[in-house]
Amino acid sequence: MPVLLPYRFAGPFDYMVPPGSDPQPGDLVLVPLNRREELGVVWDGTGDADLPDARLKPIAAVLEAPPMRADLRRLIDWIAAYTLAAPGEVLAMALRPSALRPEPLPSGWRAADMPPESRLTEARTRVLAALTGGPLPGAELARQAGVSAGVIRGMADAGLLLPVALPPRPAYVRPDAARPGPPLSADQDAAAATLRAAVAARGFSVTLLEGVTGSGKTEVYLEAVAECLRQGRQALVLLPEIALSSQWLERFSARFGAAPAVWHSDLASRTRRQAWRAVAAGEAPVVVGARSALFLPFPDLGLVIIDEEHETAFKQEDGVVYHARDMAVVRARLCAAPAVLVSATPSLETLANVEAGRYRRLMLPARHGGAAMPKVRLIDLRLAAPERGKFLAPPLIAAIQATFARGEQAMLFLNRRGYAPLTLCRHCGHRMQCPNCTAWLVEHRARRVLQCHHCGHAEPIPPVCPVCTAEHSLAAVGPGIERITEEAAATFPAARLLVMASDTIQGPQAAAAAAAQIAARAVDLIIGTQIVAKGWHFPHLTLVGVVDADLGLAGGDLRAAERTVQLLHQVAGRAGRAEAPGEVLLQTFDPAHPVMQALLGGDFARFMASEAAQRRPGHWPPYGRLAALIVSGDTAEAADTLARDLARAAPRGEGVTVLGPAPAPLAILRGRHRRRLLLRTRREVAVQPLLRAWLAQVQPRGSSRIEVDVDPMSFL
DNA sequence: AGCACGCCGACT
DNA sequence: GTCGGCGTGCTC
Repeated sequence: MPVLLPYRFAGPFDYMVPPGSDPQPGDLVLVPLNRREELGVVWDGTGDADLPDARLKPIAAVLEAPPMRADLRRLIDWIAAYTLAAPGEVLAMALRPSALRPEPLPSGWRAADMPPESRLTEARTRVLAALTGGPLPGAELARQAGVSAGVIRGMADAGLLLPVALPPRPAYVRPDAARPGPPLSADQDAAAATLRAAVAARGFSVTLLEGVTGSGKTEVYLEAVAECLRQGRQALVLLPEIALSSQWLERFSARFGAAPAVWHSDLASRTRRQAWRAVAAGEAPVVVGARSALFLPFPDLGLVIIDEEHETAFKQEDGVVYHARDMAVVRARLCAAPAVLVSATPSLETLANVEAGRYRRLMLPARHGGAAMPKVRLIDLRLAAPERGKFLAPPLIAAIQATFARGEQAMLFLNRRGYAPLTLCRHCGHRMQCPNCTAWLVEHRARRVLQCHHCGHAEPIPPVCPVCTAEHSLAAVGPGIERITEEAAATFPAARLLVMASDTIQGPQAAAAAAAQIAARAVDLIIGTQIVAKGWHFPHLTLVGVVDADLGLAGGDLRAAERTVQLLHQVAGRAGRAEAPGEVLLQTFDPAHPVMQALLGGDFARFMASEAAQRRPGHWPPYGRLAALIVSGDTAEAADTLARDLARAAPRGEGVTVLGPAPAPLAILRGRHRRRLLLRTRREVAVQPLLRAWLAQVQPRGSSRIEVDVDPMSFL
C-alpha cells in the first residue's frame, strides 16, 4: 500500500497492511523508515510492483486523526507534477504533525480560598486584585497585574495561588452573513450579483474582478464571501502580504462582526495549531492567509479569492517553486468552487486567460463614492534636475510644500532600502561588493554597515578604501530610502516624517501602529519602499512622489515594464482616496517610455495590449511556456561543466527552444556560482515531460545542483 | 530528513 | 595504531 512521506523522495513508499486493519487513501499512518517511525499519508493507487513483498515493512499504526481529503491529495500530486518537485516535499507543506498531538488543556491560576500566612507585597496585592474577575492564564495575569512571571511563581510556591484548568478557548466566532453590507454602487452591485451566483452554483469557475484602486473591489468580493457563508461552505482569501493586512482585517470585521481565521508562516505555534484544527473541523468559515494557506485541510471549500493577483509575492521561490495564484485556481477546480482573481492591474497571464475565454471578467470602472483618480504628472529629471547631490527635483519639493500648506499628507516612494545602493572610492574607483554574491553592498548608515540584500552579508563601513587605503574617499552613490529621509528632513524641517520599510515596520503590530499614526494625522510625510503600495487606505494623503520611476525598468527582464506599471499604479492609488483629489508626481529620465506614458494617461489596458503584442510573436509567456533551469556549483568550473552537459542534452523539436547556458543574473549568490538555461515552448507543448526527460540524462556531481522553475516570474 | 557507510587527518 | 571529519547514498 503506497504511503507518501513528507520528504524529498521520488514518490510514495510501499508498506504491508497489517492484518485486522484496513487503511484507506488519505489516512494518516505511522510507518517504519530506516530505524525510525515517520508520519505519512496513505496515497492512492497501487504500489510499485517490482519491489518484492518480502522487502516491505508493515504499517505501524493508523492514526485516529481525520484523513487527508482527496481534493488536497490531488492538489499535492498536481503541484508536484507541474513544478517537478518531489510529491513528499509538497506534502510537507500540507502536513502539520504538531496539530495531531492532543491539545494541552489551558491552565491558569486562581486565588487560594484559605491563603496561608504570607507577606502581601504591593505586587502580590495587584495579582490578587487582577484575579477578582476569575482565573487567568499565567502570562495574562502577569500582564494585567504588571508583575513579572517570578512574582506569580513565588505566590504559587507560597500557596497563595492555586492552579486551575481553564475552559478551552472559544472557537472562531462565525462571521454573520446576514449583517447588511455597505451600500454598493450599481456597478458594484452587478458584479457582486455575478459573484454570488457563481458561489451559489457550487461549481468551478474563474472570474477576474478588475477595478482601479478605490473602486470598492473588496466590498464586492466580501459579498461573495457572504454568499459562501450562507451556503455553509468555507471561503479562503489569499493576500500577498498577510503581515501588512491590519486594515483588511478591520474591514472584514466591520462587515461581518467577527474576525476571520488568519494563516501565515510566522504565526505562534499554538495559534497556528488552533487555526489548522479549526479549519479541519470546519469551524473556521473564512480563512485569510498568505500563500501557504492554500494547503489547509478545508473539508468544504466553496470560494477562493486571490486579492492583488498580479503580485509577485504569490510566487514561492525557495523549496517547492510554485505560484500560489495559479495553484489556488487548481485547488478551486478540485473543490468544485469558484475562484476570484482581484486586481487593479491584472497580470498579462490573467488577461490572456480572459481573452481566451477561460476566465470571466468583471469591471468596476469608477472610483467608489465619486472620488476622482489622482492626476499624474511626469517630472523630466533632465529638465528639472535636483540640486547637486540631492534627489528631489524642485517641482516635487514645491508640490510637497503646497500639500503641507493645505494641511494634507504627502508620500515619497522609493523602492530601495538603505542609504545608498553603491559605495565607491573616488580615488581608485573600487566598488564595495559582496564577497558571496554578484551584487553591490548597500550602505545602511543608521546601522553603520554595508549589507548585501541577497545573502545578508554585512560588514562595517571601512574607514579607508580597502584597495588604495585613501582616506575619506568612499562616496555613497545613488539614493536609498534613508538618504531620501535625510534630504526630506533638511528640505522640510517642520514636517513630521514616518519611514515605512521592511526593516522599520516589522510585523502586523508595527504596520497597524504606523497606519493608525497616519490616520490620526500625526504624520505629514510618509517615506516608504514597496510596503506602502499594499492596499493601504490613508484618507488625508493627497500627494505621492515617486523618487525614481525608472528603477524597475533596468535589467532587461521580460516582465520589467509590466511590473513597474503595476507597482507604480498601486503606489499612485494611495493618493486622494477620500473627498480631496490626489496628485502623483513621477520623477523620470525617460518621460517618453511606454511605462511612463501608460501611467500618465491612465490607459492601463492599452499598455497591456502593447505588452501582449510584443510577447505574442516570440511565444513568450503567456503566449508560450517558459521554464528556467538554474545550475549552481561550488566553483565557476563546476557550474559551467554541468551547464554544458545540460545544453548537450537539451530537448529539440517543433516549437521548442533552449536558450543558454548564460550566467544567471546573480552569477554568484551566497557563494555559489550560477548558470541559467531557459526552455521556451509553444503554449500547446507540455513542458514537464520534456524537462523530466532532459533532467534524466544529466547527473549533477558533487555539490552541483539543478533547480527547476516552471513559469519563472523573474530571471533572477 | 536522518542515519550509516566510507575513506583521509590529528590524537590518547 | 584509533577517533572522527562530513561526502555519498539509501530508506518501502
